[in-house]
Amino acid sequence: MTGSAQHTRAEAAEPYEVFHTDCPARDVVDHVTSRWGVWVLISLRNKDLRFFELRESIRGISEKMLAQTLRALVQDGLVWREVEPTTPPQVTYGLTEFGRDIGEPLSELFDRITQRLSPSNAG
Amino acid sequence: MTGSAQHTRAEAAEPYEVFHTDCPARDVVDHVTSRWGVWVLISLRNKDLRFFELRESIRGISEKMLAQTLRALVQDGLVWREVEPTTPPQVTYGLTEFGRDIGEPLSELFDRITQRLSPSNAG
DNA sequence: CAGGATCCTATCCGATACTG
DNA sequence: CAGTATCGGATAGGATCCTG
Repeated sequence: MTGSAQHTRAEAAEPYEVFHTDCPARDVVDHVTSRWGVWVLISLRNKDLRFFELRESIRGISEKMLAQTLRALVQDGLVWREVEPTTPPQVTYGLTEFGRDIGEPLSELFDRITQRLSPSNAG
Repeated sequence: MTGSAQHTRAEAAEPYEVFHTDCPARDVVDHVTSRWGVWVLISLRNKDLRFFELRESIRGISEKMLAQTLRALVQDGLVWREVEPTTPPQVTYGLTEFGRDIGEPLSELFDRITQRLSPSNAG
């Protein structure tokens, strides 16, 4: 195939279309791979956590970004949010089935990177 | 100065330390999950590509960002760069073993997201 | 063709202050 | 505790011009 094909998107012979479209997957991928999305998802893989637990867990994230990241992930259907109208209020977050599905390759990706750098790190 | 003393990072009981450390893996994860890094890596999984082919493939990316992203990935050891001193010059990029290793879970992640959205997308 | 240098805008993100 | 709203600095990223 191929050769000199300048774009002319009509071709679209690629396996994935997300590369040059505004398909909804782009947004999800974007959120999942966002600066904090990765850590939120990996954190929640271990167990459901409350807002402040997440903040402690990821430490370095601000309340603003945590809230913003969570909102995006909830909206994407990767994370669920449960509010208990107690005093003080308790809000717990956890992974949906979709979230766990996504969390696997994400953790795998993460593990492979750390494993690659751990043994021989030193640069 | 960034002396925020709120860090008490000594705890570190979590399974991963990258969450709140400046471990080198953080940088790699950051590059891999960067806005364009994902697409560059996935694009190169199919086959080695030249600069302009990558630009066409990912379309929407600017020369600047492509060059910048590639430089980071090459430096991280995920992508190799081969220059053929012809006229005009040809520069080809491909995945290193590390890159292919990382590409797997990345593609898997990507596939799961698209598969999830494709069948019932619409909403 | 490949990509560096520059300029400029959009966005990210943290700090702060406030609400329920 | 769990957020929201706003401001301002830092950075990402696009457009353009230029070089080998």
